[in-house]
Amino acid sequence: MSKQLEKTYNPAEIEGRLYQKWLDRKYFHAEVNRDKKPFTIVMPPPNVTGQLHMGHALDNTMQDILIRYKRMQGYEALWQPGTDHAAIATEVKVIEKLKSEGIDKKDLGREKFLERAWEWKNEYGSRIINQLKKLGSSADWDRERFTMDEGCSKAVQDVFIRLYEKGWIYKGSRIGNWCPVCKTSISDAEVQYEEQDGFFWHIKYPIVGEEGRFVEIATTRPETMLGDTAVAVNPEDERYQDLIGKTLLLPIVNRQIPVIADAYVDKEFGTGCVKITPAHDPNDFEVGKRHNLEEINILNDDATINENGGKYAGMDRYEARKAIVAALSELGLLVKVEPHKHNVGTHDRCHTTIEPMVKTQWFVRMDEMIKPAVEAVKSGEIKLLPERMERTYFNWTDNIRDWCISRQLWWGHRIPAYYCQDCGEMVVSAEKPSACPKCGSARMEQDPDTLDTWFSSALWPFSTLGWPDKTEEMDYFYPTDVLVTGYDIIFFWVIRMIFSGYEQTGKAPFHTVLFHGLVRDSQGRKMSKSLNNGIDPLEVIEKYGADALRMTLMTGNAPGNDMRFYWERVEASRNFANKVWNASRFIIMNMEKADIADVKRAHLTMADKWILSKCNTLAKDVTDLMDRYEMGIALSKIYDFVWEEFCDWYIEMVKPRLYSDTDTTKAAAIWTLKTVLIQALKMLHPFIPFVTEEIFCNFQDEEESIMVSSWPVYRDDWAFADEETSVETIKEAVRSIRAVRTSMNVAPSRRASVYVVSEDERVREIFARNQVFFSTLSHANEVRIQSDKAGIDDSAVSAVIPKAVIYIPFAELVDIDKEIERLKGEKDRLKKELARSNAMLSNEKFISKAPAAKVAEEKEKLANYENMMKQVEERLTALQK
RNA sequence: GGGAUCUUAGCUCAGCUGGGAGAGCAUCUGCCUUACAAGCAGAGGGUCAUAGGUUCGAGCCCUAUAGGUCCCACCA
Repeated sequence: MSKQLEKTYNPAEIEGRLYQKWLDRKYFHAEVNRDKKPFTIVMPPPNVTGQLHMGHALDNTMQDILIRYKRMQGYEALWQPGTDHAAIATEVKVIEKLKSEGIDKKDLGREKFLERAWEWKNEYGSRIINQLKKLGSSADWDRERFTMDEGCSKAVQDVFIRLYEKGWIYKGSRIGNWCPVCKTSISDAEVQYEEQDGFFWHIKYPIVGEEGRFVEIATTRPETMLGDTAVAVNPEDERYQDLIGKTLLLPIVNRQIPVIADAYVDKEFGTGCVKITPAHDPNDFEVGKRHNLEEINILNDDATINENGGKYAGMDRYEARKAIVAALSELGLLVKVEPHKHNVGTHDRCHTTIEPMVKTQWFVRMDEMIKPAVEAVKSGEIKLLPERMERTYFNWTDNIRDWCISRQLWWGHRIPAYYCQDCGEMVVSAEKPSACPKCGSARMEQDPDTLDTWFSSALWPFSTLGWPDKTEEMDYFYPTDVLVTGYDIIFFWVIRMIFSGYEQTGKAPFHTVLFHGLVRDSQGRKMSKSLNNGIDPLEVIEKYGADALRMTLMTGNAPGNDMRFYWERVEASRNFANKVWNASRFIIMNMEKADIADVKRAHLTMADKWILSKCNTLAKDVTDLMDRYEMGIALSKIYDFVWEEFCDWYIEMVKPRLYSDTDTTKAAAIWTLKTVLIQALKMLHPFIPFVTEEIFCNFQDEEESIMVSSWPVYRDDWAFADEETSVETIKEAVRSIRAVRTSMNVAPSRRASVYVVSEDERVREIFARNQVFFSTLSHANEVRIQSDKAGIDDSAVSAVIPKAVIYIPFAELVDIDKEIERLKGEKDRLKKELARSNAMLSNEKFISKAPAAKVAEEKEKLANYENMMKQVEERLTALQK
């Protein structure tokens, strides 16, 4: 039944085959099943333009771990996948492609452009999905969705109309961020501030009717003066009291503008006088509203100066800037130019400097809708992990502003609003109205704008399940359970899903949000295209396997913390997979040495019970950790157990039994090896699915799969507390003997007698019952267990462990002086421990306030130290003789 | 300007509600011991950023300081 396994684990040839097997058997597919409890994760939809990067790899590994874990626990586990149309990102790509063919977007026209965009989507949209599969993702691909598919689009339209009818979506003229290259408005969240070197131009504005008097203002964007409609000072600024209410002559433009007083002006900054350009600065816009100033738009959509700019019309904003500065200089109105570092807003997609512009846009009112979303996190109905993310969350919700949802793009969900071309009436409706309800005209045209890409993502947890239809899936799988995502999109996405969930479905979309950090390069830098420091997850998978990559991303990483990527860590992970592989190979090789069908509990040795008990405890600990989303800690616990306890100790303990022809406990050993290995493999499976599956299938029938096996649970009949402590005593003894031998440079091949001396009968019993492996592990040719030192040479080397002393009589190998040194060191160490322990126990407050168990524990320690000290001293005097 | 977070071994990082300082890698020593040299055994290495405080007891809690990272707001 068992097969011959290769000497080293080779992921490349195994992963594809196993993934296909899982797919063929529909293991990833979830169905409404009333006999089972559902567990649902909705996948953050990657952009159709995307390529798998480390962020995706981490994000999806975490989700896959949770899903596989819950699936094994017997839940109907649905991992709902899909992709995002990524409005701007995709549109930019398509435009670029068209450009390379010499085609201009505008010339092509809307319909043809959309055809091309869909072509793009069909060609590249599945690329990232295929890459996710390489990672081992067990998402239900049969249910793959797309934010612009029919159902999701219907959800978007529905929500838009609902919110509009409720009065929460409105059209408004507002100042917003405008990208002159993409020619669309963008939300505040899409603006990225970059520090740039600029200048501070000091300019004089003449005061009307007071020859020779000027007001000096300072600006970083002199070209905007074309749109100035006032100059403001702080109402409490003594310097300028007499100016308030006076009129200035705007140079070049020769427009008369007032001096106004507004508290927005900072007296300390610049000259204390601010030019006000309501149409091109958000703050000025507010000031303008307060003082009823005219808004003069001086820019075209591509950031060239428009007809309001007089002779500068047609110039680019930066050309105009130069020209205006030159003109002012000529007029003698330029006082000085200072270098100035300032933050410039840029578009996060194309890095073009954004231009604040007054535009008519669609907005969502946030004041009411945000309330349940705030309450949910406050009350704990939705938990954010790590908890500190809640503060970031509230930071945003407390300062929430209405959400600008219209984009001047073609690729996306078109706003379902129609305008009568004759009377201007607007109708919001799912279908194009056949006639204007006001004037009866049939000339109705749809709003050309599309919606912010996050508008559809906000509905993702339920639109993917068929909402707004009342589907079985909605009823069964919704609300989803956990959302796993990076903290960088908490504002873009997480908050919007939460308030949309409450508003549209009346429920939280999920109960837990698990945030992960960024994967950085080995120097701690963000991985980015411009730095070209990105590491391709696919390359890692090719070289070391998906398991190694997954493990690298999970070990020693706490939720929400950034991590650095090191190839060395991948190697360490690969080594672990190989370790598991080889341990399994060893066990499989030994399977045929005995029939384990009849192994009973009574046949188990102390060592068997020890490892079984350890494994049992591990199952409990790991389950607890998984339930608390501490996957990193869970994995390292399994790692330690498998490598140290199971491989380095248990397998070594068991070897003498396997190699003996007469040992009656051989079958029990094999049974235990197999049982514990299978348990460990199951616990490892969510983390490293491929290697665990491959091994599992080598033990079982090919028809089996670890994917659908049951997650280990704690069993009372596998708890052996006494055996655990007993074997620990032996391990302690073995370790001490090894240390002694190494420190004396004794070759492993050199055998020696070992005496175990203990007054404690139980301790002697422990050693007696495990003599065989104890002697093997301690390289002894003979083990004697006795209650006193009778027959042991005074010069025998000793190692002190709790409740026993180990003697090895190979004085002939010992460098006596060296040994005395070692013992002296040991004595010093014990002295310190004794002092610490004594101090604690003589502390009255400790005795009275600390828990009784702690005090008892400390007393026991003290007794041990005293005992050990006595023995060390005896040994010292013996040697010094 | 507001906020978050970090500072633990040479490097990268764990350390959950306060009670013995840990892992991986690197370094040193010895081993091709019939699962694994991608391995085994052992060793060295830390004033837990600094200064105070709370406590019987602090890497962990509080305050301040220094340095790093990030987020938000954005100053004309």
